[in-house]
Amino acid sequence: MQEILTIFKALSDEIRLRILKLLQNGELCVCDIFSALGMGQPKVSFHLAVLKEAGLIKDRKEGRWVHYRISEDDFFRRMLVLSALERIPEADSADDRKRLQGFRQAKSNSENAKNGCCKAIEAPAVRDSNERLKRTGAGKGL
Amino acid sequence: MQEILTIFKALSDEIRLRILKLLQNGELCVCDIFSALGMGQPKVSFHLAVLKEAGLIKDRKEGRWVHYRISEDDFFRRMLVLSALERIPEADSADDRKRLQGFRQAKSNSENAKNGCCKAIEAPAVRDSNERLKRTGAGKGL
DNA sequence: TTGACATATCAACATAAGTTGATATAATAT
DNA sequence: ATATTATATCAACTTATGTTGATATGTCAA
Repeated sequence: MQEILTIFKALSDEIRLRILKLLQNGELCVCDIFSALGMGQPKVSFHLAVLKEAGLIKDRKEGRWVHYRISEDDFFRRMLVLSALERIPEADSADDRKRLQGFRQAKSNSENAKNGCCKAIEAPAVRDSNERLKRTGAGKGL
Repeated sequence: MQEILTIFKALSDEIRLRILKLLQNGELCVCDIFSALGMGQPKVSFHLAVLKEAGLIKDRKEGRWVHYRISEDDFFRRMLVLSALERIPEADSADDRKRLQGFRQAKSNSENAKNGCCKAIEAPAVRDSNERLKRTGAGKGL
């Protein structure tokens, strides 16, 4: 029963749901995430560790950066995450997305500069994993 | 987002999952539940309150007894609960079921006696809500 | 009524989870 | 090598959650 408990506990936190929401549009590097959330890096790393421990996200190291994405290898977890995120009101994640955009903007403006961490070119691999669902209109409400 | 958080938090506790597991076979009165769990009554009432607050269970008062059952009026919650319970290893709930049986036995033996709370006749309304699924074999694994 | 009982609630306590500033680790750039 | 950068980890602290024994509430039975 420990496994299912770990999963639900990981999903029982606002910050972690906001992180998952951000990751819905594709992988992000840690700096993107804590900038988007407007929080300290250790705090965000803690929550990323919880999500990873529960098997909800995976990481990919690339040089000194670490990119996180929603794990795709377990159907149940994916189902849970998707259905949970769907229930998060727009308003609760709007600011995060706005800050993310701003951060990305700043990164690409100031080429390899002060406030960028990972190169702006890397991150915008914003491959929208829900593309098909959006097109067909399927998946609107469980 | 508060709603989904409340739901996940309610599901993030071993005792509460064990309670839901017990309720899978139909409603139970509080005395059945804390006897089955082998725990104190206030403790169990606390957890029942959390589950109720999250909309996962409902209560039905009948005289001085209160019977709880898994709520059926929200599809998402039901889905969550069912898929979670399915993932709980047999071993984790076996003892609870055994104790429940013992308690029931004792109740019906000692007609309206010392260790019975609600009459034994009331409780065994063990209408198995998963009857059809079991018959057809559907629902084995998500 | 009064007493017994089932359940809920409470306040004090115990435990678990999240936060923070500091530091470790590991990769890159100089 | 040394400095810089990105992330992780840690220890001390704060906050949230769960537990316990005592008590309140409400119902039934005598």
